[in-house]
Amino acid sequence: MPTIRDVARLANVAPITVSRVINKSGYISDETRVRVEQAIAELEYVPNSLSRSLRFKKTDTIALLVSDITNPFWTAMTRGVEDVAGDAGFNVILCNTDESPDKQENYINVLLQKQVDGILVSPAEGSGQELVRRMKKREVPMVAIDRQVEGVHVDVVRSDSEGGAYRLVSYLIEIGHRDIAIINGPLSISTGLQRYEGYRRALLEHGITPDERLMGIAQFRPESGYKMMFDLLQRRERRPTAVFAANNFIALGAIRALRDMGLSVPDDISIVGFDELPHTFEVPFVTVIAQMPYEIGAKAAKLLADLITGIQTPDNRDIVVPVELIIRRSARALK
Amino acid sequence: MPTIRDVARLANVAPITVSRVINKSGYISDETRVRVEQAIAELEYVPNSLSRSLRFKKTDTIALLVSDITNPFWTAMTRGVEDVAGDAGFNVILCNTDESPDKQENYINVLLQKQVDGILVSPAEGSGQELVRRMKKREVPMVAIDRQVEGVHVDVVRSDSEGGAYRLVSYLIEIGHRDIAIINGPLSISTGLQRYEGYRRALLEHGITPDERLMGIAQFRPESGYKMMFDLLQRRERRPTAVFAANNFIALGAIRALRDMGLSVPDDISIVGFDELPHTFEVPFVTVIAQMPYEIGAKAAKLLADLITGIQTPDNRDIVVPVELIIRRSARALK
DNA sequence: TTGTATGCGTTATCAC
DNA sequence: GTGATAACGCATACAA
Repeated sequence: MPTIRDVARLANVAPITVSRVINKSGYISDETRVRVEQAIAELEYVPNSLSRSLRFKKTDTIALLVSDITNPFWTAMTRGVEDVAGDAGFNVILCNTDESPDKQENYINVLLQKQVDGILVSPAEGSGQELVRRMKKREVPMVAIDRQVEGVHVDVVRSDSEGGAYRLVSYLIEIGHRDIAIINGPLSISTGLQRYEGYRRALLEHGITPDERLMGIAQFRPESGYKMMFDLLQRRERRPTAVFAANNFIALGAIRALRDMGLSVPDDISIVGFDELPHTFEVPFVTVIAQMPYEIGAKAAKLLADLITGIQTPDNRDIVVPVELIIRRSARALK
Repeated sequence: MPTIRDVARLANVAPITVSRVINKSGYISDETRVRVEQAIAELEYVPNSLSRSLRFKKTDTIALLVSDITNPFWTAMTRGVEDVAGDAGFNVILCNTDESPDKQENYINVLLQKQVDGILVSPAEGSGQELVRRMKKREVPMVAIDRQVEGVHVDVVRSDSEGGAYRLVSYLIEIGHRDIAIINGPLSISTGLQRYEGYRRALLEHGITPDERLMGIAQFRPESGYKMMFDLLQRRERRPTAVFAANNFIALGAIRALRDMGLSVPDDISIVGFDELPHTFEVPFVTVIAQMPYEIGAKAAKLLADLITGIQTPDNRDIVVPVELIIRRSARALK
């Protein structure tokens, strides 16, 4: 690995002169510049960004921590982040937390050691507050993504979970359903809580009493969706006529469960979901609240970049990206 | 951001003493250690890995460059890499090249500047040779993943594309097909070329003459699969009875095209694919060669780690991870 | 227009 | 046991 000194030696100049050529700073005679450029080319010299970063106390790198990179919601969001961050001159380090606060903690430590300039994070279950406090104390710019953090001051970019859930469940009620179940992720994750709240509000406003027997809580995973749906339909009493799946993976698992039980959607049961399902070759048929993950990622990255460069100052922003109700065939009107 | 000196000041010792406490190197009196540890805790001191890396000339970081993170094949592989690399003490920087040599080039430059200890890469279309030469010249350990690189000496971990394609096409022939099309990615990517070769060998060994009209070449993307399938069936003459899709995304697009054209699989046409399809809630029904992406990632990461630590030396290894033929319902016997 | 001295945060080497 | 010094690669401030 040649260093700036090797280049300098070869070009018969001082290292600083090479630096000036590279960064186009200060005056350089054409003749010297050419000599230096040749030396750079000959040695295939690449500047060491570690030393640069050490000197400038910035790495031009941000981190993105998400809970599950196999979920298309997050991959789309990641694209949004990458595109915008890249344009703003930042590299992105992508980290998978698997919804585990421990894994998240490990990554955060590594990232702090690596001196990342800022952090975009969808806090793992229950870990948000402590995380925000820690980053604040260290003055590391941070933007929460997709998930709000209760009781602390932090910028967040997200979808309207409460409103989306409310619309979805209201729609079910309008087409005649009254026994509506929710199968959800943890309430310790803001999206889980808010989707529950929207569900509840829709019921109450239409004079329906929420029933605990119609509520499942597990993880935002296909296996969880499968199990919750299965359990719901095993019971005799209070079987739902419609089910609200609180994210795409839960909906996926739930639909598989219905298929395995030989039930047809929407003839035997209606189902709606929050977030677009990954569709492969079936015609999209699930009524959903569609989110805009790419835009969420893009906006969050832009905000973080602005916080880092000082264009904006940290605040308690709550940037809500629109959602859209897409009515398809998975929920049918009850006579 | 407190530094080791802040800690030293607070604990009334020299910076080097703090370093010794952190790294458990050299002798430290219990009393001093406790004082230092308290100071570290109080300041929430986190060592700066940039300066460490600068000194040690290593970053304990590797990069993984893949062509499309939205493809489940790559996400699974990524998991394998992360798990093994993590256990070996390396962080992973994940980069998306979108099959673009330019994007790849940019990433490589950034990564070299960041002084990554090694690179795992699935070279973007046509870029392999130059990439290998460059890394070799700089002595950056590298392992090619999923794709071979023609004409240069480099370690690679991959699936048996030729053999897998051969088995798949032989199977089609055995159940009575003779008009078998291939819809493929670029032949400048080794997997594209080798799957073509396997296809061709199977035909020839069974006395069937390959026919150019039955070969589509585009990208490894759903849109390409859609278009190639559409084009194949538009023609009058030499319509295939079976189609071999050279990767999961091509198969996906192809099946969508068939659906849109109102054709039924396998009644109207048979289709088989290389690599498991992402299945959401349909019952898996496509006959495929299943790969083991997690294992590919894991093996590649292990090898790279060994190259970096010097346990192994760079060679021309060709590590082939097994594939499996999974027969389902998407191909039917011809009378 | 070019060069010298210095420091970013850390640790190996050698003293004390 | 502990500390002073120097060095990793680069670029700013200041000289020449």
